[in-house]
Amino acid sequence: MTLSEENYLKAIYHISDVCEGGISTNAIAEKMNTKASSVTDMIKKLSEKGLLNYKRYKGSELTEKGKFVAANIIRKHRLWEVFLVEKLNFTWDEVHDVAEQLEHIKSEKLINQLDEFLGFPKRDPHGDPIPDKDGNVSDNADVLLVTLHENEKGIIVGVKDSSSSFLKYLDKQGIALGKKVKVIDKEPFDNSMKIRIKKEEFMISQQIANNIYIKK
Amino acid sequence: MTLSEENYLKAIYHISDVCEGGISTNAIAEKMNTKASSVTDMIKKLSEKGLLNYKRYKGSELTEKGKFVAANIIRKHRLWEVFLVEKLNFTWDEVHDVAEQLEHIKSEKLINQLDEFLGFPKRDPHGDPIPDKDGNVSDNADVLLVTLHENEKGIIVGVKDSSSSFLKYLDKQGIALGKKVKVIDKEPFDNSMKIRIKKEEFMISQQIANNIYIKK
DNA sequence: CTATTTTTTTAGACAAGACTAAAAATTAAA
DNA sequence: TTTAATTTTTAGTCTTGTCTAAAAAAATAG
Repeated sequence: MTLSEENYLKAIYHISDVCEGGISTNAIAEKMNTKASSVTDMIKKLSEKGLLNYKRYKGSELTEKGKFVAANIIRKHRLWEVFLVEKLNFTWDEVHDVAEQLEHIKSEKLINQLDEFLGFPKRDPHGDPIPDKDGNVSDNADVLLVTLHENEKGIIVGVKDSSSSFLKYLDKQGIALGKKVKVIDKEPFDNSMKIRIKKEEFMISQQIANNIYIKK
Repeated sequence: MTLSEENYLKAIYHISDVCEGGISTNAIAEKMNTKASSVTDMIKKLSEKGLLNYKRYKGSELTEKGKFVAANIIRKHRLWEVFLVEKLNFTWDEVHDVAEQLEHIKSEKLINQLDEFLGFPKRDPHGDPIPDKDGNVSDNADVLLVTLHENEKGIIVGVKDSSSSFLKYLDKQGIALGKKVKVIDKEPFDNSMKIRIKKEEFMISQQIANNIYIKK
């Protein structure tokens, strides 16, 4: 498993989370920041290794084996993120690039010991679930904040966009994982909403609400 | 700095610890487990980057910049080894391969926070000194056990050979870092010696004594 | 149902690192 | 100091992963 192969698997896995059916070559190229022709080559390789199924012009789909490998990389990524935040005082908007490197370290023992050392965490600092050893992801069916109606309440458990700028915005507004949130008012016209967190009320745009996961 | 470049720098740095003057292309090839022709190519590249000086047929020598970079990689390697042993329950003969991967992770903050998290350790689990941020290695001028005379005492602070088989031998004999050792008897003929560790006396060959560092 | 646009694939090139085989420079030996 | 042995370098290939340009297939429009 080369670095590049792992990154492709991860990308395809993540796109599959959002899209149905075969993943288009172009979609992969965009995610990977590369050209479609490069993707074609890699797809051929991964396909030969039995990690994904693809038919010319029909898109790619991970096999069970491919999903397992991808979930394992994501498991490593997220465990390292927990480590960086909990043990090394990183902020949640700083961890991504480093975790992107650490996720490729190869050692079963390392990752399982790390898991134990961290107390078998269930979610990473962005609230995303951490797959277990077997590649299973606990799916608590969280919803986006934007889908809540007036007077509904929930707990913030994750973010969809984990770009540094977004995370910084959240910090500034006092929006953080674990906080209870209640929708006070919702503007049907632009889907902006007034929310309350810890007795403080303020407006957020649909864009923001669309990137925050809530556990009801 | 590619993975390969870093590994070459590290190898040359380590050879320089033992050998004087310019390091021969062949010596590097042997250490790197590769062919002399490959080394020639890489030397050219590192030389152009100002990381080492070399003259055709005269061998290579790291520049100050090259030494700094190499020491930093070794710093990372050894800090990760401490982490693996102290926090993740690895034994000292298991850490090398994983540390070999971790040493290439790029993040200033990561390594400095790790250093702090571990309490600024001075030596790795094999007793080798950990370079500081500036690439300086504290040289406590430790000696090899083989150089001690009858009735001399010291503390075991390191090993020269850190192969798994050697480390396992040491564990079995109860020889470990930090243990006090006294030379009871020395056989001039073959340099084997009888030593005492914790009231227990036993013989070790010159080969063994030649691979254990002692702080007097 | 043809024509155009979009998507995907092929073909051919390139850079990094490695290898083999052979040439050249250096060192050692006679 | 001329020959022999060793070390180092050059020349040419290979693989991985990338790219551009162009061809081919599929989707969409009129």
